Amino acid sequence: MNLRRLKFFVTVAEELHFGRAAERLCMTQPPLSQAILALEEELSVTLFKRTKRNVALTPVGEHLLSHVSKLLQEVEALPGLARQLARGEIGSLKLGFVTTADYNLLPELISHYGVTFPEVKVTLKEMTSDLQVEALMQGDINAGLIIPLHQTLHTSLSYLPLLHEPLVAAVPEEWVRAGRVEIVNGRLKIQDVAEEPLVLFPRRSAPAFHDIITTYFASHGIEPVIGQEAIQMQTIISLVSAGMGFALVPGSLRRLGRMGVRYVGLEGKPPVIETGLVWRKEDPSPTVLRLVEIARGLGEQAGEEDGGTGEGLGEGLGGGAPGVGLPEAALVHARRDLNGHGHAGRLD
Amino acid sequence: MNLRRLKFFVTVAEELHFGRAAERLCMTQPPLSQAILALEEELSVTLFKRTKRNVALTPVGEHLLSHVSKLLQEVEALPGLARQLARGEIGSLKLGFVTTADYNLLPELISHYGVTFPEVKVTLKEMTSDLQVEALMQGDINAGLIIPLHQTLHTSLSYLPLLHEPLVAAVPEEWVRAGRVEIVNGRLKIQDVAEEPLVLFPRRSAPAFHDIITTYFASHGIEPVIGQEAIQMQTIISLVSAGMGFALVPGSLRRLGRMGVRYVGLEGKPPVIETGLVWRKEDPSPTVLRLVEIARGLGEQAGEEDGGTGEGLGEGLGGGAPGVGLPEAALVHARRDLNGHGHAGRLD
DNA sequence: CGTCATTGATACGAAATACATATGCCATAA
DNA sequence: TTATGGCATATGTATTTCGTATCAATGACG
Repeated sequence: MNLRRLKFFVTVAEELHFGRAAERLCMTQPPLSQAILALEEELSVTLFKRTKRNVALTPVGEHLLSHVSKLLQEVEALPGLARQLARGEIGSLKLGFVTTADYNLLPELISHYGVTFPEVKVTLKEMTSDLQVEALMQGDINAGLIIPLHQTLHTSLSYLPLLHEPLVAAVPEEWVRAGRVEIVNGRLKIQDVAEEPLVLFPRRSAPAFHDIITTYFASHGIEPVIGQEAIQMQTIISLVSAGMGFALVPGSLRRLGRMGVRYVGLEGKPPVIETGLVWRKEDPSPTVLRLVEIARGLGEQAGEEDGGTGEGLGEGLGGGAPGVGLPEAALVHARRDLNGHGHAGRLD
Repeated sequence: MNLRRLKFFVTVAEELHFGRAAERLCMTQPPLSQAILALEEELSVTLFKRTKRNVALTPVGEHLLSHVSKLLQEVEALPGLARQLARGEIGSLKLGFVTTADYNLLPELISHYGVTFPEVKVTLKEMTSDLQVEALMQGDINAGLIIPLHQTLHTSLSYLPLLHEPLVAAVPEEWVRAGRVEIVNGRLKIQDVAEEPLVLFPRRSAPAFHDIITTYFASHGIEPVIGQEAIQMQTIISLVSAGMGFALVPGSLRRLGRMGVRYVGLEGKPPVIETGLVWRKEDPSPTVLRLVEIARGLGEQAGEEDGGTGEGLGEGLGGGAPGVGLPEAALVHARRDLNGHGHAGRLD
């Protein structure tokens, strides 16, 4: 079975004339006749009814023609398909992300990527940073949004920092009314709530995030009172709303718009979480390269506006999702000096 | 673009080892490597990531693999498809039929054909006999059920007579009650209704059927009084039911089960309509040949039982469609001496 | 009714392609 | 370091495919 022969078949069927068909195929008539005969022999059917003066398709030939021409079209579309795949215009993208990214980076990034490459099937999967690294090495995901604190990235991975966001305190509105917490100039001193119960992820659910907070408390000489644990951001905010304790969360959590929760900036140097994109340095999917480009573009765009207003993602990025701005968040400038692959290795 | 190369690609992708893949393809490793390289060159993409010790698909290669393997499967299924097409097991069948056949031959024939060849798409089209012959020559239909009276079939056509059915009179029930027509021994003398209005097809709608009836009247020296014309059997029976006149129709019309209509056999030698199958002798579609076989089978089956009971299609053919029997109808014996093509030429 | 032009099939030599043997280079394992 | 496994490269050979020349048959035209 030969593609060329099938092409011959279709051409002869279109022309119904061996001579003209041969001309269209840039060849002479004899080998064309032979090829058609060979094809008929191979399929054990007569495709054409030759009357020494006229050529017509047999009923069987007519049915086969429709199949074959469809097949041929798909085969001929294959180089174009390969080109699109190589450019990352079509294909698939499996992206992991930490739960906090769901409230700042992820919506903008996916929105921009989706309108730029609508033919790419994007699969999102929430995972902790270390699980994402593992999944990346195993090929389960193509890229990931992680919080890289204290992590040593494997040398086979590239990393691009995207967002620095200071944490704010989420305290029950009721505490504020009752004077249980003191807010000075719209800020909270962490020492004032040292004795209050802290709502937090269990460490296994978000080790990087967990460590940032415990380190922060430790640097103020505070041993936090763990009041309740929850594995989802929404749940943490719900617990705060119910007065079960306070929490330290990214400012972007304001987007949740939960009633009964007051978000207050922290006095002094608040803890900052960095979120960035990781992918395999070797053998990256073209769709990933396009994603990196877009992520880098977001960083530049936000970075340029960042200078004047001090604002970042929330207002700076085309207003993709409605919601509260992120006055404390700042997108990291894309690093143009990394030769398109970001840097890899020990972070922080 | 070469099918062999695509096959190579799929095999290497399955084995992820050029040596084993070459073995499976009954060849040595070097030409396989070359072919894969050539394919990659042709598509301008790297399909495999060779690490001198290991072979892995690139993300692009993975996506292309799914497309290519699907394509390859379809191509490899092509010989089987051709075989089925040649056997008439799949494909299409466009069948013309005269309106009268709708009440006797057509249901049985299509029912049997449909269960035997469920994969064949059957298209039915009601046409007069002469239009069917024309459509047959032009290739618009593959076969036709016609009433071949006084027609000279083109020598390129084959014909197989299938059903001889005497006409019966359809008279308004009211006429019978009122004594307007006289029925003796359940039969009607045509002379007794010579003055009554006759409901009939216009000649252009059913020339063969029309001519049989006018010839019948002429042979009895009667000039029929044309009362009303209608182009559908149902309409004719409706007009009879409304008392607008009487009609001569195939006995199978009893299936309509119309109230107010009495079907009465004709005294003496009633007119008989012959219905048969025509198809192109040259270049017949395999589906048509299967249809001819089934039609011949119906003829034989009915013919065998016909000897004792004098009955034909209605009871003789497995009771496909419920309805009144056709005591006067008789399926024609299939002619085994016609070398599988029936006869062609001038018909009576 | 005979001649000519057209068109698809056949024959054979030539070009192109594909294949196998031999070998090289590099990575991994002992 | 040595040995082995494994993909790439080089080159001669075989198979396939193509083009030129020719034939046979059919329909058109005078």
